[in-house]
Amino acid sequence: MSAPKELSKSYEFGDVEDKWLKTWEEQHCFEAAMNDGRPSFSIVIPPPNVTGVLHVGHALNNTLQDILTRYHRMCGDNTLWVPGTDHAGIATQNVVERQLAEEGKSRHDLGREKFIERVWEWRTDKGGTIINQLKKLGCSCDWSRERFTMDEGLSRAVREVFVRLYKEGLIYKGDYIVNWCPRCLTALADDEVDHEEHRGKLFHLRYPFADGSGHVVVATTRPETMLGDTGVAVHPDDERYAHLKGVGIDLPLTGRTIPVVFDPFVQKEFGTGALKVTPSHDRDDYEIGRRHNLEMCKVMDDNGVMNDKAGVYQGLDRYECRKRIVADLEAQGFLDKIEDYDHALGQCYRCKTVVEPTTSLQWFVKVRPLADASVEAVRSERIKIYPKTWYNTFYSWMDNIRDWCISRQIWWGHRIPAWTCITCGELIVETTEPEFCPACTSTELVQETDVLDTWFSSALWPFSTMGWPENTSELQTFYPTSILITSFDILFFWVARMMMMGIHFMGEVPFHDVYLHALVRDKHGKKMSKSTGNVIDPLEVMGNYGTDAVRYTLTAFAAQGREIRLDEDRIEGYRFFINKIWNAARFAQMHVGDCNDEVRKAVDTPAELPLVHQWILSRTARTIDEVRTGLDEYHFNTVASANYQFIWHEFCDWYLEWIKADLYSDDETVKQQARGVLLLVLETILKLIHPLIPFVTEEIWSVLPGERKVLMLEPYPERQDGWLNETAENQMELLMGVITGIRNIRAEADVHPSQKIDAFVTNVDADTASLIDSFSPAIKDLTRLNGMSVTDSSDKPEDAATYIFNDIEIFVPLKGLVDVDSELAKLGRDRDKAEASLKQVHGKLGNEKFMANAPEAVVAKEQGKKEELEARLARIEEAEQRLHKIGG
RNA sequence: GGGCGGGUAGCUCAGUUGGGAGAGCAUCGGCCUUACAAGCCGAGGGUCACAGGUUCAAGCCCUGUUCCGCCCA
Repeated sequence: MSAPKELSKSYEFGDVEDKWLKTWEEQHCFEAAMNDGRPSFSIVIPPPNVTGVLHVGHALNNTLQDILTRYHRMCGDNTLWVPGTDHAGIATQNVVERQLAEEGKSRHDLGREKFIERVWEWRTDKGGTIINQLKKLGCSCDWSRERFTMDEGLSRAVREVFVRLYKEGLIYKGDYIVNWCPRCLTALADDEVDHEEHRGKLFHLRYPFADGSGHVVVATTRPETMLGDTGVAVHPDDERYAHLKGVGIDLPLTGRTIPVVFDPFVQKEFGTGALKVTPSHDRDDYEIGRRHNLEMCKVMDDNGVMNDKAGVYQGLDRYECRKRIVADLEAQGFLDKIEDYDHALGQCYRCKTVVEPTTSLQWFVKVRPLADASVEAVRSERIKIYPKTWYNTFYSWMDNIRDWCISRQIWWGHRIPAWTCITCGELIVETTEPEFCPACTSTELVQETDVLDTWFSSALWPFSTMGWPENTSELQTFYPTSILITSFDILFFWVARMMMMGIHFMGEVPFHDVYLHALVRDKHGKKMSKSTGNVIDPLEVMGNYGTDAVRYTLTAFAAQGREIRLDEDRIEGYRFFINKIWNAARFAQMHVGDCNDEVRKAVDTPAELPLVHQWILSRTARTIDEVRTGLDEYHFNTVASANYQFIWHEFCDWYLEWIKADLYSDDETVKQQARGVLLLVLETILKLIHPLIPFVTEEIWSVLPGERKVLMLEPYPERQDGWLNETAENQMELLMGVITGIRNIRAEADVHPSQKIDAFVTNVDADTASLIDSFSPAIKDLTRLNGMSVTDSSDKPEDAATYIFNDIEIFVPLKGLVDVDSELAKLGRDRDKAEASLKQVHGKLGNEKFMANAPEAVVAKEQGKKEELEARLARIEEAEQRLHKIGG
């Protein structure tokens, strides 16, 4: 047998992380298994933008996915985590355009084809960044199945879906109002627009009646749109304006006369109750215009510059035009007043340019039927959302959903598979390019220039990544996926759309569970942003504290339904925890490093083991339960704290200290038992916590005795009911209480650790007495006592420091060392607490209604409490009297 | 204006059918005790936002008030 391996004095995470990443990959540990008869567990990664770099939100999101993936893989499930990236149409195009701009070129200089080539080049060069960063985070994705939304397979799925939806009448082309970004020169979906509160102005304009009888005042935040007004709307019940029926309005600056229409949409109370209507530049106005057949008058071009319909204002930028319009209105007496006004301004989510609502010929998905099916799936709990507070938001959004504008006027993306026949105008929608027009057989066909919204392809992600439209074995094994983990802010962008597409095309929901985690903020609750300078870069902190520490911190913070305030000090704290595990393992290894399998036999019969081993096994069993339950219910923070609490404060603080004597014992049996249990508990801990901190656990595992394969493929700890032992836990609790009492006395009385003293315990029943007696060696060991004994309550020395634990009294004779005043103060505090509790208990037990209504167990508990408190008070009073004797 | 979430120790947060208020960090005191000073031991600290209500019993359930955050219009 070779010499036992040793762990280095301190944990050097850098080398260890690199080593295991390499090993896992070489041994194909992450690749999905598809074994018959095993349950399946699958996740698809929320594909990060191919332009992206890892931020702390990704780190959180992917740590949680990795924890579940590793957990289920260790449980023996067929486990698949599909990784990949998203082609991020607008964002990626912007990046490459910026690159071109540095060379003094625009995409138009290159032309569409060359430009696309250029984007692919960029993708090959730089696009893998975030994937490598995810690997560094330890993500156990099946990298052999990495996907990209522009891959041929996924593109085929996109075309297939588009064509089918079109043929089912769920995709249509129409002139409709959309959110237009004048910088990106493309339409945006409703949810690609960010609304931000903005300090603006509300302009009140006077619109004269055509019959010269007066004027009406209308208010707007965008006065330049008045050039496109084609009506004024008032509420039909508004008596102030009833006389306007049939009267026109002379629209200032234009020489046009526009009608007054009566529409219940108008709020009578808001402003003057009159609303200028610009159907081409406002969504609500568009609807009003349609109801009343108002003209459409579009006064701006795609760049946000006024067009020929704007008359003398043609050629002005919209903001320049606004100034001019306001000045001219004022000069001509049409400006009533200007007010300060805070309102939400729609901005492009990519470039922050203020979005201009405008009409445009676009492609839309008719979402109502798809949305209804999704809502039904959620209502019937075929999809569950965690935390459940999101249900309401989900329903209300789905209820108000509008048709989804899917065309984008950019080049990078899936080009819409539709062709128009130049000869006869026929529109042809097919998955592959048609050779001739089916209507007139002409071969002169032109393809749509628009591409599809990126979310259109990501909506298919759960099945397109698994080979759809082929019916692959991946789909059969792993679809529907088990859970989707993502940030709540893309619940609608993405999650809802995956539901729609999954249900429609697969006939089955895309995932059973949705877990929405919070945004990561800084420690003051502010959003992290580069401009504020409060960004925590995950790669940087991984470099400073180790990847495991970062993962653990994020996990510990991941309580459901809360924002996450990340504080770098916490990362440091968990790094100390990693180090603690390392050192505990190092200590254990010194004693078990040369063990063979024989040593494990001790654990086969827990009943024969000494108390401390029974106790740690029982505690381990409870921790296994708590951790597994936490994982099954997605209470990640519980998983982290249960492990932390158990490993540090039970395993390290008590168990390891307690068994040191056994490990050095001359009694071979005692020694073997200690080694056997120690090794087993350590192994169990490593497995339990491995999904959270894969690197350090794998490293420790690799040095433990015996032939070892990688830890990440070991079976996850199962329930161990045979280890549960309530008696052992109670007895240990008592012994630990006694030990704490003695330590307290030493600390309070300032007795130096090296000073050996004697301690006594009194007022215990026979069982407790023999328990304490038989463990006096351990107690002495852990408290550095000279002597330790149970005595009769009658022979108590007067000048002794005292500690009351439950109804047990512990005292340490300290000739001349007892500080009577501080002892009395301490006892006084004890007494106050006990008396307060006792009063409460008496209140309850004296209450007839309590006795009549409370469950028996609760009453019995209160009874027990009463007896314990009374005994405790008696001990306290005795101690006080004794002290008074020496004191006075 | 509508909806949702939150207010628990100095800080960051747990607290799952209502039944003796917890953790980490920070603080204070003492220790280099041979795995770990990135550590060990001990201690202090809370009218669970406020006001009512239901209940034998409320951090938890109900109503109102207030402050903060987010989403939608």
